[in-house]
Amino acid sequence: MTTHTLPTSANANTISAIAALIGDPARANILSALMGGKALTASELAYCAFISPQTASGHLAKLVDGGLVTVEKQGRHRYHKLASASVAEAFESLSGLAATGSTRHRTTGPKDAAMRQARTCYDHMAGRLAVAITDALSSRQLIIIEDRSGWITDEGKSFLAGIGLDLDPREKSTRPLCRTCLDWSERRMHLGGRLGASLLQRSMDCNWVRPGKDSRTLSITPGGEIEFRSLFGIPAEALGLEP
Amino acid sequence: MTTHTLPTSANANTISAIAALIGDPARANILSALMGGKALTASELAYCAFISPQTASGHLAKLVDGGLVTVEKQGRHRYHKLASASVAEAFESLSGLAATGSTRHRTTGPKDAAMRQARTCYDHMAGRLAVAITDALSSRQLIIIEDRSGWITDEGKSFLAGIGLDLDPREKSTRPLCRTCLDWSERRMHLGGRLGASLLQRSMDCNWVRPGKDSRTLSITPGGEIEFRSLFGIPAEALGLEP
DNA sequence: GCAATGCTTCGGCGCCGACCGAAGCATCCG
DNA sequence: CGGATGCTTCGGTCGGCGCCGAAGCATTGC
Repeated sequence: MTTHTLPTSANANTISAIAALIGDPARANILSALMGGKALTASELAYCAFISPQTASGHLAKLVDGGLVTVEKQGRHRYHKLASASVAEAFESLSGLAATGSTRHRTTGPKDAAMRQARTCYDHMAGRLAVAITDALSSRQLIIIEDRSGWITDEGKSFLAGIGLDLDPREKSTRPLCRTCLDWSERRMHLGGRLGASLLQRSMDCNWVRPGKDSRTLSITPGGEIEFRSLFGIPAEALGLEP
Repeated sequence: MTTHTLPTSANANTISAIAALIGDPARANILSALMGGKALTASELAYCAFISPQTASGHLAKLVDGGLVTVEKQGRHRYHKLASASVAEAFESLSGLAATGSTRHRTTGPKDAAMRQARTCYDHMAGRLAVAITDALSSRQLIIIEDRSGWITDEGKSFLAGIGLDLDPREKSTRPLCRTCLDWSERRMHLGGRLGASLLQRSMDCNWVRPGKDSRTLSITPGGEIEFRSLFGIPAEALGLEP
């Protein structure tokens, strides 16, 4: 790679290199698909991004080279996933800018509506549902939200254990238990961290939500509607139901 | 602008548009200069980014159009600044990726060293000094850092008032008082929010730090060394002094 | 008024990079 | 061992964008 080095700050250069990676529509689509948290193959990503496999291959090579994506070989498949949670965070913060920054592109489309309702954010939930869950837990004092972080009260711990969440503290604790993440569509906080991750896990295990077609949206199942209402007290409109 | 619209998610498209704005080295340099928090003219930014004024003008038009930068006309000068704190946040999170992501570009240069020592992060301090201040306040229980946010204890309030910080709660309180921000160079938390902003303000007013030439670095004055050591108990090595 | 300064617009050059067709490896299957 | 599948590499085309010189507006100052 012969990036002709301008006499510029080393950092601004690498920042622009990273941003340029995200700055291509095809690669942004790939990353958006990977924001679903799952590891996907090159062909699946090509399909998501509406490009040919060989073009996707080139893009993926660049993303891997740039450290945004990691790849794992398994037989004749190569599974790609986001390199780290901080990549997901940076992508989300750009989403936030995209939502507020330009008033010219108004959000449209049914796909977008589904995304706003519920989606995955790397390994936890985001969208109206996630914000409603956060609000519900917070208003019942099961968790305390303090600006950007939060913690789980004793009542919260037993409540969460009661609905089957595994928050075993012996898990590698480099990651904070309860963290919040700014939701770009709702402009509100939703739960991240280990709590958010295991909440999504449990919701998938219990079939309360199901992954949508574009690998980032989530659809709420009929069973999920019942459980979210009874367990958390989520109002109907936050579940996308007409009143 | 004839961005030929692919049949892609509206969001991924706008995200890539924003990222592409940051993805040009010249524009990244401009944004980096604006991360200093000051409003700068087009010529100054052209100088910072090592480009001609007319090229800078084109870049600035794009940044303004994309909502990352706002411009204010004053006589024959046009002052540009970052559009919001969330733009600064997104830029910082990309900096974080750049610092960890690619192991190929190693950081070098005296300018980079100065940046790591102390710099502005939109409206507050970052770098080794900022992290040391945060640590010092935290270890003396003047502030409590909880994951990503924090609060000021009663002792902290009187201490901060004692060194002349104005944290009047009547100020428009849309902004959190005490927030932390991940430092890309130190990989540690430093103080942001209103506390961070007024700490920087006070440090500038008292001439403890002075803005460097490239508008984002800060240099610690001799008087600053004394005050940081005596007031906060910052160790010498965190001030960039040889032991 | 005229020159000087700050900035933008226009025109044209040059280059990088995204794209796909075709071919080349690697792996799995029967 | 062929043949099929998943993925990558190569080659060539082409559109877009960054860049600067020169000219065009605005504002200030003499």
